[in-house]
Order: sequence, then structure tokens, then C-alpha cells
Amino acid sequence: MPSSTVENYLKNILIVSLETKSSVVSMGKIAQGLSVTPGTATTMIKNMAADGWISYFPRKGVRLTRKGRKFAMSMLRRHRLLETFLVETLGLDWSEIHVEAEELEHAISEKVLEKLDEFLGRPRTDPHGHPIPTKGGHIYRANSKTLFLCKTGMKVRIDSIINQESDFLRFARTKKLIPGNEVTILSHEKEADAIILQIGSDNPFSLGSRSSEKILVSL
Amino acid sequence: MPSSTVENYLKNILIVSLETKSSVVSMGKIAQGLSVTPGTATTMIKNMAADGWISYFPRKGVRLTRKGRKFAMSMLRRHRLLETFLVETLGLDWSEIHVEAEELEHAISEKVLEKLDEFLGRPRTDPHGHPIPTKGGHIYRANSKTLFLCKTGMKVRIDSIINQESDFLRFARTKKLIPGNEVTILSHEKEADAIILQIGSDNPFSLGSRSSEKILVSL
DNA sequence: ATTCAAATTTTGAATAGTCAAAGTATATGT
DNA sequence: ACATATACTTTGACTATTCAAAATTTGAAT
Repeated sequence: MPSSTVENYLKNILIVSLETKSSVVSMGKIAQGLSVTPGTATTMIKNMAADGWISYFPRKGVRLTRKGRKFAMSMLRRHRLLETFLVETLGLDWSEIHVEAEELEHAISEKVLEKLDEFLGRPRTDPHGHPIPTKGGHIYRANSKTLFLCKTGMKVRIDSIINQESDFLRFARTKKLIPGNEVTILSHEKEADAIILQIGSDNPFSLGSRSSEKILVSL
Repeated sequence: MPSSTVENYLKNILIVSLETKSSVVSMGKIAQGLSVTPGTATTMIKNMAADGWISYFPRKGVRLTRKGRKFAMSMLRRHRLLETFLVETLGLDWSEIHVEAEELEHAISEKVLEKLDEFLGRPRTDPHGHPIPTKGGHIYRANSKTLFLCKTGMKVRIDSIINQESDFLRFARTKKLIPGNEVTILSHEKEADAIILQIGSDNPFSLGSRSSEKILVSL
């Protein structure tokens, strides 16, 4: 069994790997994702490689082994099922659940997790719209793209919010940027580095590139 | 915030303190309760005293400070609410919940705990019949005594099972030794070091002193 | 009073994870 | 080809927690 630190490293590597669609993740990304100094990441990664969680390519980056990926998937499953539970059952706010789940995911056993999954009715996605990996470690990929890539006039449906910072989530919620909602792109001009959009008949508002890259949508 | 190791020490000191009805707990009991060597307990206790969780009386033992007791109570509250949740909501077996709750209690925040309490309908006791401390750190004491102290012919109601070992809990369950149930003491002779008892119209069975001291009952 | 066993403390060493700072490799622009 | 900024690794040190084994204290029994 990995320590919860190792669990965090594994989960983070998987997430970056999925986000960037690249199986090799750089040390920089790892250190940043875990908020540790680069040196710490290097030492940690070497130990993890010795334990067979990852393959380490010095100065290149890191790739999850089969064993590492399997475990990382199970962490993602825990995280997302817990987030679902916190929102659906306990009624916590969307913006609070990430931090809470981050703690609980290390403490919940397989057994309790399966009972929870059953209790929740085996949900497919979490409240952010992210797919929940199956027990076997499978994840289904929606064919979404980021809001930033949408052109003026398009109507799209929000699939998920990648950004997990509570401030942003709170903002997103007040603007009804919520998975499932329809968005109309009123204007998107590269020069302005912002898109103007509208949800339903609410007041239109604008979003910078930084933010609009963190919102996945599909047609 | 204490580390989860400190949380464990605090909870254990409180439990022993309640069990033995003595505010000072010996180092031996602490080391034993936490399954560490005596030396480890000594070092740890000294640090905890420096941080104001306990008062340390060398070669005498340890007493929780106000701050320590408050925190320990909150640990007990977490533990017992979680056990309740695991049984009532997720349907886990009585014998499994102690171990699971032991992990989760370090990961659950005050906020989530309060939501959970609300969701469960603010239960007063956990599935073992132990009282759940209030948010303020209060615990109500039932006027129960141990089954071992009961005389032949008495009819009593089970309040709680102190022993937390899964093997014993499994056994207790098959014999219907469950909080709330009525027990008739068919015979209790000191010489035999065992009592014979009956629940409802089930087959009578006997229990040694070791076990019968671990079951709290009231009239 | 003295002795002895039990309980407790001390000491020295190990492990996991971390940082700061110094050193090294690499890619990129000129 | 060369200089340099950037990314990465190495080194030395620190903290929390643990153990094993040696040393000490205490209380009870002779």
C-alpha cells in the first residue's frame, strides 16, 4: 500500500497526463501540482520508481506504470465519488467539496467506497461533470473541447469545469456555468483575448482566455 | 491542528480515562492502547505536553488539559458519528466499522461532520450503544453497570459493548448481544467464573468474566 | 533496610518527507 | 558555435514518529 503522499503524487500525475493527453509528465508539472520544491519531487519520484509506480526518465519526466495507473485511477474514483456524495447526500456547496474529498480519499477503504457507490446509485459523473472511473480503472472520455476554442455564434453544452479553485467555482456558479447548461457564444475575437457569452436569457458576461480554457464543452 | 498521531493519542487517553474513571492515565496504558513501545509513548507525551494537550507527571502519568479534552471529545464524536453512518446509511457490518471509522475520523472536517450529523438525524448513541459527544464536547453518562455484576435471576437491558475487537463483535451479534436487547441471567456463580444467560427464547449460553465485564447493562 | 521486579525514561538510530541552495544539463536565440 | 535562461538534480539539513536496548526509578516483599 502506498502512503498518502504517494497516493497524491500518483493522482496528480494521472490528472496532468489526462489533461495534457501525454503519457509523460515533466518534473516541473509534478512539483507544481503538488506544491513542493523541484528537488523534493525528484527525490520522491525516484523512490516511487524504485517501488514500481512509475517509470522515471531523468530530465525527461515520468510515466505511470500499469500498476501506477491502476492505483491512480482508483484515487480519482475515490475523489469523484466522494465529491458526489458530499454534494448529493450532504448538500455541501460545490466550491467546498474538492478540499474535503482530497482528505477523505486517503481514508476511505475499497469496501466503504463500494457501499457508497451503491448508495449513490452508481453515478457516472461527479458534480463538476467529470467522469467517475469504474472499479476496474476505466474512464470514458467525452469528446469535449474547451470553451476557448468556440467561435462566435456557437451554442454548446458545458461538460465540466477543470479549474478546482473555490473562488472560481463560486464565480462559475453565480454565472450558472454549471455542467449541463447551454451556453451561447455572443462574440469571440482573438485580439480581445476574451469571449462574451450568455446562458439562457441571463445577462451576457465575458471570460478571459485563462478561464475559458478551463471549461470543457461539447455541441 | 494536531497531527493524526496526536489525535490518536488524545482519543486513547480520553477513552482510558473514561473507562477507568480516573483523570490520570499511566504511560503503560497509553503505550499499550496505541501499540507502541513505552519509550515511544514517553517521547510523544513530552511533545504533546509542550504543545499544551496534556499535563505530564513524570513516572505518574498524564492528564488531558481542557484543550486536550475538548479535542479528544471531538475525536470521539467523529468516531461514533462515522460508525453510525457506516451502519445506518451504508449498511456495513457491525464488526467492520471500528477499523473504518478509525481512518475516516482523521480526514473528516468539522463542516462535513455537522452535515453528516444533520443527515443522520442527530443520533444520541452509536450502533454499539455508546453515547455520541455533543458538538460542545459533552457526553451523557448512562447509569449502566457491567453484565458481570448482575445476579442470578436479573433481567437487564444491554446499553453498550465496550470490547471493539471484530471477532468478539461478530460473536456478540450471533448471540444477539446487541444494545437494546433484554437479557435474563439464568445463573451467576462466582466460583464458576461464568454467567449463563438467555436472550428472548433463544438457547441459553455462557460468558466468562473477561467478556461479561465488557458489556454494559441497565435495569 | 535491602533487594528485586515492574514501570518508566533515556539514548542512539532509522524512515519518510520536506526545504534551501548549489550544481548540472539542455534547448534556444543569436 | 556560444552564451544563457530554464529545467532538473544533488546535497546537506531538519522534523515527526518510531524502535531497541540500556539505564533509572519506584514500590512491594522480604
